[in-house]
Amino acid sequence: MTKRLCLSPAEIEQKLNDAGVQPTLQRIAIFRHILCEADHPTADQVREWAEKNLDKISQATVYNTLGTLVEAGLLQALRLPHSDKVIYDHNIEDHHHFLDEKSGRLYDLPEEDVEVTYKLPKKFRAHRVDVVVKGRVE
Amino acid sequence: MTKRLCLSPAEIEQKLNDAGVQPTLQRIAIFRHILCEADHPTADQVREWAEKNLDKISQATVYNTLGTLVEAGLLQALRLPHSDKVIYDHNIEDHHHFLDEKSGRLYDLPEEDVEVTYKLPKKFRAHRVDVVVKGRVE
DNA sequence: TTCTAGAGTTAGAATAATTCTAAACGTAGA
DNA sequence: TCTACGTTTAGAATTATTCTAACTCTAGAA
Repeated sequence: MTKRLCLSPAEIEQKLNDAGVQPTLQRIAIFRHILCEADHPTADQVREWAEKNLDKISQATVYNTLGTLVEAGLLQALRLPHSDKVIYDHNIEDHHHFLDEKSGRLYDLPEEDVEVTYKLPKKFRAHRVDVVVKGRVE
Repeated sequence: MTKRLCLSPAEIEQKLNDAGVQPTLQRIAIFRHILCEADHPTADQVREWAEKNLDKISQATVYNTLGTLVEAGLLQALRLPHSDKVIYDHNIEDHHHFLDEKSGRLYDLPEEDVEVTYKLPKKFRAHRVDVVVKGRVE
């Protein structure tokens, strides 16, 4: 269900360039990690991974990089009710989420599997809907 | 659209008692403020109000009180994508939200005005759905 | 009414997530 | 190569929230 987009560093570099982001080593590595390996990581989980796998990277760079990638539209930043941490999602298509309340783990739900209809007061103009289904995975 | 439940301190006290929460002056005042006056306030906004309107109240009491009220089921704590602050909602019925992305202001959407249907993977059992419609109020 | 235990409140310190700052570094283009 | 500017860095600062330990209040017992 969760799409895994495993790309080579060269392809990642391409993506960064296309998005107008200078492809530095740190950005390539972090972006690749989130695309290929991580599952809805927090900034701190990315930092942990980066400290193990890249030589010498500062916390600020991790935050800067994540912020840059989100601004460039390459990642989505999510904030969910169960945690005060921002979660980064490599799935930038419109989609929704399922939160396993037991494990705290987040799963993507494809846009087409969720249908929402709503009635808004006059003058309210919607441009996006986010759905979080909460429950358990057995 | 937003329900305003304006109750007297005595009625508030009753509600606290019913919920098994000892109705102290601070709790009555804060709960009443949120029920009657505040609109989806943050802890900090409640603290600001409390410092002006109650004599001598500590920040810790504001947080404790809000936590107690949420635990007792008298308030709902919300966390939304646009802010890192917890928002307190006196509407404890199932309902959804509309976020005005310009002002950051939150509006309640009655449960019956939003309909969600979804298809989950096997073994996923839902027990609640939260919808946030984002857009503008003209 | 007084006493007491437990709950509530307090100031201030502590924690956790994130952002800022200013200096040092790297890199693409002149 | 040189320069300018964007990137990274360490560490400090900020912000939201929680913890701690002492103090206070209050409901019920005596």
